[in-house]
Amino acid sequence: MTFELKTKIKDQRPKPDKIMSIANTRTETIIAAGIIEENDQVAARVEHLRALEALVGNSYPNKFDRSRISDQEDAISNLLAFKPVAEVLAEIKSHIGTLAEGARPDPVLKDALNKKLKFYGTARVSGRLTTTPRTMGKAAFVHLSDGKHRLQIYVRRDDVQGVFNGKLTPAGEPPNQTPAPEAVDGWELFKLLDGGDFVGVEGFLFLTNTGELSIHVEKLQFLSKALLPMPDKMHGIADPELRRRYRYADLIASSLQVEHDGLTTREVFERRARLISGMRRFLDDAGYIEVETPMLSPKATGAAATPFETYHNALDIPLYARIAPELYLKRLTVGGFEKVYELNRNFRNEGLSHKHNPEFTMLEFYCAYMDVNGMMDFAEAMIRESVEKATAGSHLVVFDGREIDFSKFERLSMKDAILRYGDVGAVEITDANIVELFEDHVEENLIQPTFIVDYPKSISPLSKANPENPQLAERFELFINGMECANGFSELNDPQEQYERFVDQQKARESGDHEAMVLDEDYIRALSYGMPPAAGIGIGIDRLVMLLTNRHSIRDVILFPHMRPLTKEVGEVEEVGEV
RNA sequence: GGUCCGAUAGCUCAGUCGGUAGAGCAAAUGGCUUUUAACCAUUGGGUCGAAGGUUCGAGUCCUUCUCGGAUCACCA
Repeated sequence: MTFELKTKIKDQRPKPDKIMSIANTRTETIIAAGIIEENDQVAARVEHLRALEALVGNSYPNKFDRSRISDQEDAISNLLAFKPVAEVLAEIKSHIGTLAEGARPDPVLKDALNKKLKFYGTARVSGRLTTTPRTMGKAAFVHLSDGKHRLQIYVRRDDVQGVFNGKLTPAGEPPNQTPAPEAVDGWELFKLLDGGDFVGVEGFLFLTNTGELSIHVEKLQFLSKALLPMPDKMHGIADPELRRRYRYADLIASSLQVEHDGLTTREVFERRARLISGMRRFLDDAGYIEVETPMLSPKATGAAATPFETYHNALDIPLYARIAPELYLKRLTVGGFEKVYELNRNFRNEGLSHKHNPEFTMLEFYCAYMDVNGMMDFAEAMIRESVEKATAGSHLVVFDGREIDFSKFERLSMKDAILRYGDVGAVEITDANIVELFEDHVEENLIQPTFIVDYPKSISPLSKANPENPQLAERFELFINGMECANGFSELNDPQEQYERFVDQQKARESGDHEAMVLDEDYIRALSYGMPPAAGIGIGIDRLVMLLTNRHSIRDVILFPHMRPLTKEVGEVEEVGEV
């Protein structure tokens, strides 16, 4: 019903073939379809693209050969790190460092360094124009970006030759027989460029009067068009919503060095990548094997959460997006993988918040013959070392103006934590209220990394009991800045007891607790083959990244977080559907 | 789901007590052959998130809705 209405409304949009017939060029097509907006900025860029096609032929050539230094492609970042270039840069930088603000470097030194740069010969680099060219009559400066670093190029009318990209033959038309020019007017080409376009250049390196490394361009080739204007050069994309919706544009602003809370968006995700690779390396080096277990599973279990439900047509069964890989990983310890980990997404169909996204990344790992205490030791070392990898050597991070120290994790029983932090007055701590007291009064006070231990067994259905106090589970959770970042325990491996705990959960489920854990009979069967004593942990990667990047929302550490669609169609349809 | 805040030019924002819609950047045109958020001159650019209401008159006041943010409840 709703579906039909939705289709009807969608049908009212212009049909693609209709759009094609209105539009004259392929560029106007995407404007007519409403995919990119129609305004004076876009119109100017479309005009420039047409003029460029008339000048250089193919406006989207297939490749650009960049010069090679050592064994790497000459990305701008690599060129800047190239030893002779880096030495010249270091020299000019130390010289400029001694100059008064705004003063220019000594021309004699500059000329000497420029002679050194001549030895590099011709450089061929390519990148995106980060800004609109600063044109001064018959010469201009503009920066090229490889996404990470910027390099200035200098274009003079009398020195620049344009490259012809090959003839454009519209589909269905016979090839044009007129001979292609070998070169085109480079200055004409340059004047048609907009901020954001991609070009390849060839020329020689030099230092400008102000001491900035630049390429004096001799050949200029057009590589790709930016039809949409670039983000604001000072503010980037200021609206957090648009930064998340159009992450690609948000990332472009990173090459303009636009920072938010001290880091560019690119740096956030580079740091995230280094944390994850640090964790992988630590686990690989410790003899763990990485595995992938089902994302789609007939049982949504291993955690207390509401799953996403889907359906497999050929099998004719419902499937659930996994809420945790835990029970599969422990099946693998049964199978003989003594050290095993999985670093991947979990899905929970629950509310969104600054620390909850419907899909989130979790690292889970299990180690046979280890108990909860060994796991805390190991996890502490792993997190400390990975954090240092992510932050280039520091175990200190500043979050929200507060310093967090990853060098030492405190361990505190839940009860002691309440006695220390919880201003609970004369309330007696009992098995029934301890968790509530902890969550309400303690969690927000756990700023420095703290393992909380001695959880009630009743809320830990997959955990072994503490041998000294059977009412407690051998379980811990790691809290940092008031956020739960990890959860681990000595894994329950007795199939009989595990079955009974599942049955208890099932009863809780039937009496209304819809998030109580789902019984998994095959898991009980797996345990019946015998599982070694083992400890396991799940670490919330996104939350750790938040702490390392001073981001207050999980959506700022996920490249493409889920957002409501921009179109209003859905809302309109729902209203109609209810009538 | 509850509460609070926000949406104005392509971007960043101002808009006083309800009285003709503003600036900077970006764009277009012209000038300038080592600039640094380049500069100078000229020009164009608006469904004030959407719908309704109050009013002689609404960007501004009221109601509803959409989207987003913050926060509370549940979950990691």
